[in-house]
Amino acid sequence: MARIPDQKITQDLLRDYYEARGRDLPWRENRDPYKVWVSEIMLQQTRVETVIPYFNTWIERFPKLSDLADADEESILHLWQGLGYYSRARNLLKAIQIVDEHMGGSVPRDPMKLRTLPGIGEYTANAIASIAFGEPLAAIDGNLRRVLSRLFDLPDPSSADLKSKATLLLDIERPGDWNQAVMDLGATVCTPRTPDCGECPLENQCQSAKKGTQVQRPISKPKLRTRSVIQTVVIAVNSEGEFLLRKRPTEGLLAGLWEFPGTELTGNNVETSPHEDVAKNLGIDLTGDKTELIPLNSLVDKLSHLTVTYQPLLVIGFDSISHCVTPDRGYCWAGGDAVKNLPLPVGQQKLLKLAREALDAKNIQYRPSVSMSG
DNA sequence: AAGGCGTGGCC
DNA sequence: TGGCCAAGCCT
Repeated sequence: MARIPDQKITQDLLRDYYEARGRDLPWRENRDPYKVWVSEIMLQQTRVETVIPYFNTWIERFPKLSDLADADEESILHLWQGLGYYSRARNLLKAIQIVDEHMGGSVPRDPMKLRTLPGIGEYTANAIASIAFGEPLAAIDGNLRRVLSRLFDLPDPSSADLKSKATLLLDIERPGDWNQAVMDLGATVCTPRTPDCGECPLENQCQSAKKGTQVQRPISKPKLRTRSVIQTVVIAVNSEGEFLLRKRPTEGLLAGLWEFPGTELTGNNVETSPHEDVAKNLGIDLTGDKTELIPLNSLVDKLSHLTVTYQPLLVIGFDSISHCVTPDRGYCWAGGDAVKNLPLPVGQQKLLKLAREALDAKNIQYRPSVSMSG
């Protein structure tokens, strides 16, 4: 018999569930506020299984807050490489430095103070405060929204609805465990598409389960149309076997990461030769006698809001580079190990792989090598 | 205040 | 396969 969710009953059931079936995750080994913080940032819009190896590597490299405070942006972006939403990494570094320099090096337990830090919004502030410090706050994320929406059969709960229901049910004696129990439940049982209600400790209290409306709760927002662009790319390899890369702007898409130079194919340059234009700006003459041009297969990269089709041209054998390609303009030549140490978006890593395969096929050495000849 | 911001897994 | 989805934040 389904009944309206009861505070005491749901607390007991969730506590039992978390003790019996709660996941054993690296950031749950203790309540180190710094580690809780790092984990919460990494987990934003990102699955647990994806985060685990990144978290472990991160903590190994920066065991304490003070270690991270000394880091530089390029290093942390490299550690973040492949995790996505890179502003999280840059904001985390900024925020850690603020705590280190202006807050005595200790993570604040006051959620309002936490929220002043870049990258920490209402959810993350409450998560850190409740998990690390036991502050009686509900961390309202996608999981809690979905669970509450189903428990109370609310199609589209407002922020105020969620706050009142969450506050009603929150276990104020163990708020951190309660929040994490809901997250585990939402991630493994009360899932969006195919909830496993037979395994749910709250099934008897769930109004949606009673009515059979689970999969319609909560209603999903209409999705945004993704834009498509074509990106012309020049992959230049010099006589040292190094690749020419440039650093992306410090704001916006993939900020601060490195990429092969290129330009968006638009209505204006489609009639001309975009590859040639890009190369010219790099000081590379594509028409030189020794210059070899190898068109690579185009590659489609799907981002959250953007689909990019790369049209890469591999350029080798040129013999002059103009003055404009210098480090102070955000460009660099990077061979084997150097490329490994630059933060590259996944799409650029795929381009790099394509280029190396093409060079291998032509038996061209792309790593700096020790010359054995006199 | 709606849209920008990554990536990989799932069916 | 292509669209949907995942512990949000920022502007």
